Amino acid sequence: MERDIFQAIADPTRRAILVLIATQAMTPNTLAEHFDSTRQAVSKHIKVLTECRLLEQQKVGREIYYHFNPVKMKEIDQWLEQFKEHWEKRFNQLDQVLLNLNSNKDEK
Amino acid sequence: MERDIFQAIADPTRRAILVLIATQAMTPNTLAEHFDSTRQAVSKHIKVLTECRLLEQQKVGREIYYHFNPVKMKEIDQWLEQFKEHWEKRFNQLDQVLLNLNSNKDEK
DNA sequence: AATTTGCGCAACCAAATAGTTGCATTTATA
DNA sequence: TATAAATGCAACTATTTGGTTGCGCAAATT
Repeated sequence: MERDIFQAIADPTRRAILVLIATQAMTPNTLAEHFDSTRQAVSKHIKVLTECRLLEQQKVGREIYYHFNPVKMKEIDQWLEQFKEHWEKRFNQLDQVLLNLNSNKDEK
Repeated sequence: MERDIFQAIADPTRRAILVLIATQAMTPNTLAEHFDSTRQAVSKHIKVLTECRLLEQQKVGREIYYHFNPVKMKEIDQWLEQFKEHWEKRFNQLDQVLLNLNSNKDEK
């Protein structure tokens, strides 16, 4: 099943998983040790993340290492692109306000 | 209730709402005209987006205009920051591969 | 060969969620 | 003032989701 990447990062546990795996590929068991929930619960999250290709499997013997796929994560960034101009504009406006405050102070 | 912004953008309808309102502030009724679902359904989505401060209200008579709050959206971008280096690294690696392919071609 | 280990899958359950309908409130209009 | 319009809120329902337990399979270990 093809999953929605936005739905995938909606869960805080899954976001934590991504942060962990981004720094180092991990097996489900190792990963589960970092959380309070059971291995199967973590495994389910891994499944969701794999189904939207944020994670990729690498089988090594009976272990499965999950790797982070940054290219997929980039899709979020690409979606954000359209809003970027908005917050940059606002930042510049704030900048202008601060500038005005300063010049007013100088005038006194 | 304070809402999780990641959970807020998980829903495709809410993402569409954000795109629309980002270009122009809108009332719930006007907004609902852009979707198949009922006004109340859209209104619920607006509520979620407002609760996590992605939208802000501006009351004008009996109408309520909802504005986009880019500063809040920036939080997503800040979270993505930590992964940015990963996809940039991969991009550079791909770049290197293409360079090598080229130099190999030249050597022949 | 028997046992242990790592893992995925299916069934089940409780909580959350998206959607609907109905109603109350406030503001504008006839 | 009576009515219509814009909106939020509450109750209810169907679906989704996060979690658990139990099972089966394949690879490693004894």
